[in-house]
Order: sequence, then C-alpha cells, then structure tokens
Amino acid sequence: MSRQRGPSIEDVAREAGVSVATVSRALRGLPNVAEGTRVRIETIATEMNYRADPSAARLATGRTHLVQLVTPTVDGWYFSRFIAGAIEFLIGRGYEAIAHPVENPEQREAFLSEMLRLEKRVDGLIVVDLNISEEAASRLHAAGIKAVTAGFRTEKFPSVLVDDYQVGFAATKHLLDIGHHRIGLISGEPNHPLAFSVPGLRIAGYTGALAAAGISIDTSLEQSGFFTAEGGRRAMERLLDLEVPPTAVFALSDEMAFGAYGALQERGLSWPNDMAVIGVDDHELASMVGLSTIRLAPRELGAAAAKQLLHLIEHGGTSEPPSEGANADIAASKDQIELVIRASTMTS
Amino acid sequence: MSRQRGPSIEDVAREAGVSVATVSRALRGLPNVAEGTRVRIETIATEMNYRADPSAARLATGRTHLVQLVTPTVDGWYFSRFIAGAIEFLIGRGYEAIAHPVENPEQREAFLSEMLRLEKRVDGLIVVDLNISEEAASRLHAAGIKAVTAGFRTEKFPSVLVDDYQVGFAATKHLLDIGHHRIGLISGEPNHPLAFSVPGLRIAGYTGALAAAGISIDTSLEQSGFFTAEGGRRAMERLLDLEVPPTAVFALSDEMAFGAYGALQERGLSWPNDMAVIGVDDHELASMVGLSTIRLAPRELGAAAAKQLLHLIEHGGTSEPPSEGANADIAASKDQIELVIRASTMTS
DNA sequence: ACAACGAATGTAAACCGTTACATTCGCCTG
DNA sequence: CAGGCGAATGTAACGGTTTACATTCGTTGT
Repeated sequence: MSRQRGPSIEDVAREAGVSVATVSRALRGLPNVAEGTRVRIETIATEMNYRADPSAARLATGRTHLVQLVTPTVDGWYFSRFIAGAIEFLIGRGYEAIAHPVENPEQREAFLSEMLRLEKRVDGLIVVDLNISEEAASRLHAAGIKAVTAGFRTEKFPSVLVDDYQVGFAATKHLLDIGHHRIGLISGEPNHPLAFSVPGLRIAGYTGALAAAGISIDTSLEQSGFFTAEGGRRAMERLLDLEVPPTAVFALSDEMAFGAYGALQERGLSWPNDMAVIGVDDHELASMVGLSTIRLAPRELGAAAAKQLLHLIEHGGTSEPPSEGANADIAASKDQIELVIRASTMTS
Repeated sequence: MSRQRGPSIEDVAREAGVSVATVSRALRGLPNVAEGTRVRIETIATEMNYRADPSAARLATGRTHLVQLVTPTVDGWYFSRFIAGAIEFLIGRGYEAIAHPVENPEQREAFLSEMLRLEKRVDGLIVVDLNISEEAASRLHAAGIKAVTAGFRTEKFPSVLVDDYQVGFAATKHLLDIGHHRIGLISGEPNHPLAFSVPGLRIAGYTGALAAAGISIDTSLEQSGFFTAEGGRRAMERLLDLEVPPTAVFALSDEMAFGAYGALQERGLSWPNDMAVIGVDDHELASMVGLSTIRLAPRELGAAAAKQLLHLIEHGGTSEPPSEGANADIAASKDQIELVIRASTMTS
C-alpha cells in the first residue's frame, strides 16, 4: 500500500551503533559530537541513502523552511522579476518558495479565507500589491503568521516599497520639462478588485506634478490600460480620438506604453513628434523601441522583501531589522528613482 | 520556547466528546460518519479555530500535496507563463507549487546533487527544458520520484512537448515562401551549460526547410542571441555587418526578434522591406511592432504537464494516462502550430 | 426473539525526527 | 585521591495526524 519508505534515522543509528540523538546531531552539524563519530555516521548515512524526512522535522520543530509568495500574477513583467529576486535570496538561505498567484476576485476571496491556514504551512508570507485591509492584516498577525508586504503598507507588518508617488511625479515632470502641457495618462484598472495601491500613488504623482505646474486636471485625459499591452493600445486610441488629444502621455507601465506605440504605428504616427510617451519599469524591450521610462528594480525589491521576512522568522520581532527605518520599511526613495530618457521623449 | 501551537485534533475530539479518528474522518469528509456528528464536529472545530497541521498529515500519509517546478528561469516570458499555467491547474486540484529556478551551471549542479532529496519533500516534479541526462533521470526514477518533463524527453518519465522541429521548419518555410533565399538565424546560446534541446530542434527545422528548398547552409548566417532582447540586437547587428547580409531572419524567440527590431531602427532600417523577420512565441508585444511569429501556448503546456503529473501521483504508473500517446507524451503537433503573419513578413 | 449485518465510533500503532534531561567517562584540580 | 567539570552520548517524551482493526449498537430478516 504505502510506497516503501527509505531508511529512518533509527536504521542509521543501529547501523552506526549509536543513538538516534547522536545521528541527528551529527548529521545536522551540531556541536558535541566527536569528530570520528560524525564522520562514521555521515559515511553510513550516505551509504544507506538516508535522507531525513522534512515532514517529520517540521512536525517536531514547527519550522517548514517554506515561504509563500502571494502576487497578483506570476507571469507579469514586474511580478515575475520580483519573485525571481525573492526566490534567489530564499534558496540561498535554505528556504523554498511557494508561488501563489491571486489573479481575480474569487481567488482573492479564497486567499483571504484560507489565509489563516498558512500558519502551519509556511514560515512566512510575502504579499505583493494585494492591498490587504488593515483588518485582514491584523487577523494574520494575530494568528501568529509572519509576513512582509510589498507595494502597500499595513500597520502590523514591515513592508518594502517603491516611492510610487515620486515615480508618477518624476515621469510627469519630465514631460512638463520638455514642454508639454496637455499630458494624457494611461492608468491601470480604475476599481480593480485586487485594488493594489501602486497605480493610485503614481496617479497622485502625476496629478501633483501637474498641479505644481499650475495645470488643472482634465479627467478625459485618463484612460485605463489595465496594465496590459493591449489595454495600453486601446487607451492610446481613445486618447488619439479625443477632440483635443494630448501631446504627451504617461503610461503607468512600459507594457502599456508598448501598446501605445502599437496604436501610434497603426495610424502612421510615431514618437516623440506626434506623441511623447514615458513609461515605468525599464522593461528589456523599452530600449528596442526607444521608450523613455522610470527604471525600477523588482528583483532587488523581491530580495529585500525576502531578507526582511527571514529576519522576522529567524530573529522574531525583536532586535534591529536588517536595514534602517523604524517600521522597518525599505523605500527605493526619491533619489534612487532613475529617469531613463530615450527617443520617445527626446526633443530633437 | 516553542511558539504556542493551536488546538490539536485531540482537543477537538475531547470538546466534541468523540474520538480523534471520528474527528479526522468528519473533517475530511470521509464516509461512515453520522451527519449530525459531522456537523457538530465541524462547528466545534471552527469555533476552536482548529486547523489540521499539514506536517503531521504529511508524516502520516507520505503525501505532501506539493509539486516542484524546475525551470531555467522564473521570469522569462515563456517560463513564467508555463509556470502560471501549471500553478493554476495545481491549485485547482489542491496542490501548491514550489518554484525552483536553475539558472546557471552551479545551480544545475546543486539541483542534480540535491535532486534525490526531493522524494520526501514533494509529491512530484515538473522539469522544464533542463535536458536532464538519461542517467540522472533514471536515478530520479529509481528513487521513486514522480516527474514529468517538458521541452525534452527521457525514457523514464512522460513529457510534454512542442514539435520544435516543425516550429523551425514552418518559420523558415514561411520566409522561403515569400521569396527569400538568404535567411539568417538568430539562435540561442550555442553550448549553453543548461543545454536545453529546444533551440537545437528549431535550428534543425530551419536547416531542414532550407535543405528542402535546395539551399545550402551558410554558417555565418547563424548568430547567437542568447534568448534575450539585447542578445538579439547584437546578433542582428552582426548579420547586418556581413559582407552579404541576409534578406530575412528567423529568430528563435520573439524577444530576440524585438532586439533585431531595435538594431534595425537604430540604423534607420525597418521591416519587412530592409529585412523580413519572424520570431517564435507570439509575445504580447509582437503585435505592437508587427512581428510575425509562430504562436506557442506556454500556459496550456504548463497545465498539461501538471495534469500529467497529478495523474502519475494520484493513479500511479498504472492505467491510462489522461491523454493519448503510448509514452504519454503530448505534442503540440504540426497541425497545431500556428503561423501568425504580421507586417514583418508582409509582402506589399 | 435471535442471528447477522452494516453503520458509527473507538483504540492504538504507526509515521520520523528533535530535544530536554539524564548518564557516562576521561581528565584536571586541589 | 576525591571532587568536579565538560564533552560525548543515550533515553524517552513529544509533535499531530492517519488508519487498520476492534468494538458497539441499532436494524432487518426469519
């Protein structure tokens, strides 16, 4: 019936003529094991093809060495890189990562209701851009779950953030600087069920920059691009169809900007002359189409989140967090935000 | 010391005035539990915030409900989508997925040497494009590990494959059909340490198509693009710098084709007139720059691999595999390969 | 009214490590 | 040489489920 299991620690102990405790200590490199004994045990263990069963270890210690990564998607440009950065760090520290996308309202519900089960399943949680309510975060915290959030902030957990207001501000400011006054906005999904806060902040930055330049907001200039290329294309089409189209556009992501590029091409237009465009991310393909952008570093953010979480897991809430900041936040702060100017906003 | 654990199944049993066995059965929906009893137990369990500890269940059953996804990368266009497809399927069936990238030779070594530990860690393995040796696969198999491979084939495990020869053949054939004779190739990394076999097959398809057209191979027309946009850009530059440049180029991936696009733009050239280009994937951005391509369906492949694996896990090697095929392979076969013609190969 | 049966429930033995708390032993100190 | 100490090792409890097997009990058939 049950698939035959391999040798247990007891088999090794018997074979080596020592107790299971000694085997356990020897194999895990704990102190107080005579060197000779250790070598002998290791040899025997290898010979016998012994491998400790992690489930048993987990049951005994309560530690899983598993971390769950919760992201809106696993295949988006930004998220996949965030995940890559986090995983690399985690694996380097002896953890494995469970990738768990939450792509739609149902999955969000499912996540929120199953969330508390996570306590026994993983050592910690990295939640990206889901904008969990303060109340839900409290429940998580009360259940004794360790977590780090990215892209949004809660009271209970440390977070890793980009200064998205600045992102929006800097992008818009750049368009203003090169002489534009009527600046369109290709935004995300307006009332997205996942409601991540990133777009809101970038839009606030856009609004803020316009206000600072004494330009009033024209709401018809904001079109949703749903953070996809195709959405960006449609948004740009709508902008082009306005009675008075903008002369420049700020897209909240490079992928949407690529869509805008497609829309322009389709009509025989091109940037920067017919329309200046700036995106966000510095996608690998941005340089291929000459798209100006605000560079982000998702891998680094992912790694930072992972680092933060492991600190929480391994050193508890006590002592200093690994980096600065009272509430242990890391912000890719203003001066770290990098504007990359390419053809799409080049004044000739 | 130990973080206080929640109530155990025993606490629930006591509270409900039944035995642990009954609680276990009731909560898992097994038969032979009086309906009233079940309801009472469920109520009490919820009230007490009881949640079964998966580690204990795993120890007892030997099942982890965990699957490991091993891919060359987690943030590539193709792989991230493959992963997304697999995860969606897995989660729907009550499994979680561990994402485990193997990005370089060291990690490959690490994976190969730690591989056998996986038996107790996960229920199964999906290995994508790593081109594991037949011998390593046998060791895996001998260790009782269930696995499905994708993008390459081994004797021991079922696999999920795209007919990459056809991909290369169809792409090249298309370029021939529209009148090109001198066709460049932007390939992957020639002797990549991960050595995945996909590029080889596509190249064979390219070679085969040329041969069928009676065209001899000019090796100077093959340039490595390393499967990145930047690599594709450089490769295209080298092709343009040839004494007799090609008039058309087949790029093994859309991302490299985008790089080619960048190189053309940079020199004031454009497709299809200065250079016809075709890629592979049907990346979201292909339509934005008018790139012709061979469409693939990585999400579907990922889901297919997951399905295959779960079959293996849940029904053992016995009985029919969920789909056709003696060796249980799925191939996106010839007639399923879809050529998408856009501006980059449009004869005007 | 009794045998037989099946449904509901209980008992207890796995599963396999980890670790607090002994115990042993050699050796140093006074 | 007794006492003491620390290193090496052992003993056994514990973590929380699952499940084979046993038991109980209400029905049903005759």
